[in-house]
Amino acid sequence: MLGLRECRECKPVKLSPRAEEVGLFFAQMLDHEYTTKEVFRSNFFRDWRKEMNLEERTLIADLNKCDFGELHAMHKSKVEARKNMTKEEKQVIKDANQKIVDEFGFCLLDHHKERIGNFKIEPPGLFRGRGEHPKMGMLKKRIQPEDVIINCSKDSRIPEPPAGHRWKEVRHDNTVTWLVSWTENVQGSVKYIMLNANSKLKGEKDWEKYEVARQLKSRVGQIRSQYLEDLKSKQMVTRQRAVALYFIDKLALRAGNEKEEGESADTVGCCSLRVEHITLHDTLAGESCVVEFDFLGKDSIRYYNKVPVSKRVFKNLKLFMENKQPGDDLFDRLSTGTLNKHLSSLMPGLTAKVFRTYNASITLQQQLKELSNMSDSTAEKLLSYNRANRAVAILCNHQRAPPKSFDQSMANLQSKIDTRREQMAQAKRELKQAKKDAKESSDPKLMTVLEKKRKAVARCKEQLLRMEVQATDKEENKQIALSTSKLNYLDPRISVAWCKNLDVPLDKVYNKTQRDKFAWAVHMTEKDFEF
DNA sequence: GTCATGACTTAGTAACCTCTTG
DNA sequence: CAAGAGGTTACTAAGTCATGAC
Repeated sequence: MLGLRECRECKPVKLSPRAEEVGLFFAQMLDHEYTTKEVFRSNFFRDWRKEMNLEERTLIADLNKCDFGELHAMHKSKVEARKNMTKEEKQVIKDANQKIVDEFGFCLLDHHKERIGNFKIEPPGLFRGRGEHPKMGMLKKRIQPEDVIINCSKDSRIPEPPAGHRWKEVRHDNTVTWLVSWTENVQGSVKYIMLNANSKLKGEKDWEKYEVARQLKSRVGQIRSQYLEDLKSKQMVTRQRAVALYFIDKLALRAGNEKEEGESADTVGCCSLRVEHITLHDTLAGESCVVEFDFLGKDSIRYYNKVPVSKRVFKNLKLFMENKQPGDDLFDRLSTGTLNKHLSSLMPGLTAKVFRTYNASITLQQQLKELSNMSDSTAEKLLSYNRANRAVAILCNHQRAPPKSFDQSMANLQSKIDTRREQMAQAKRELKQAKKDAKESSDPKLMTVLEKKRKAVARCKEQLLRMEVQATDKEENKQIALSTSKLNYLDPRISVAWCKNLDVPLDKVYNKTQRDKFAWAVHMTEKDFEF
């Protein structure tokens, strides 16, 4: 029941099913800060009113007068009830879900049974883009069978639409990999159901991606000297292209396609950088020719970096910025299209994003070589691995929100370390005493006691080291997401070979899902693999 | 060339699950 | 055995890039 505030009282309103469903979406999100944002509220309210009947529309004219208290409470109690279910009740639900996965979660491709990545149609709800998205709060509508295109082979068992419905289309296109598609109403983009990352199809593509990046390894020297040469070109286009490439290569920036204004959050990549996104410093903190970057990239993640660049790049940037407004394009003669066309002429398959893959993987390989020692303990080796991984994540600007309980769990770990320190001091004292006792008497029992104490000290020491290493790792990782680079940029063969060479079990580096995804690499990689 | 569209990869977050610990 | 931490999975938004129409 929705409450509606009037002059004095708040009167309850029973909503029609359609209006209630959408109102409930809003009520469920009330704990989120974004439901207070004006853009979110007005988008939501506009779409909500579309779902109301005439009577409701007349009655409910102002979102600020709506009291979602009861609907919100209802939702909260549902969540609470779910949390408080018994083990058995939870198991029943889990079994039911598993049955759904078994029935709908797989398909047959070239006679292989393959897991589907996302086999469920996206449910309706309120759209929440990332960053300052102009469409936040809009209603994402329920998808009907009539919206859905099925793509399967001619001779396969075509899935039945739900009773009383029909599919939008059934097609047999083997040039694409998707099984189902539909058009989503908020952005008008096509959504797909595709295979899981552990499938043969995705694995082969992944392998190809890294092979292209490895080809770049042998050509990158030549390509670099060419774009450094191009910095001097008489052609403005060529110079802009050269500077953009310099950024893409050195800083691992994304290509930066044009975006339609007002359709999504204002974010940029290399080619779409604007004058306002960089500041030039002739000197800064003792270094000359420093470029200060400050812009929002993919997912509205901030990229902030101060980078010393070559004199020539610096001079070009000054030139590109001449007579321009802050909102003007830095590279006004350049587009991702022309940039990629140029790159593919230098090497087949070469595009801007290959540089990210290449630089990420080569950095991991170099860092691993530099940081890890055969004589280290496994914990120390893993710290080195994480540090190498982290160097890549920083290069690619992969960030995360610091975990909510970060400070608390850091403090907990620290106090555990302190306790262990005391234990070790105690153990050492006992060892000393045992040594003394053993010296003064020939009782063989004392020798076994001594041995025991010795082992206790060693155990303490090892545990302490492990915890200290863990603390360092955790602190350094506070705002950095390692998983994105691990999953998308680092040639898995580097990690597999490293594990083999340093005698580290692979499951310390890759969990089950990751081992499945990288099965191709696990099989083919020898100790001597070089990226 | 440019523009729209489609197909696919890359991305961060929230929900969920599991293991540890008091 | 409950609670909490930490790891894992699900989810879906937001990029990249090729293609084809104009």
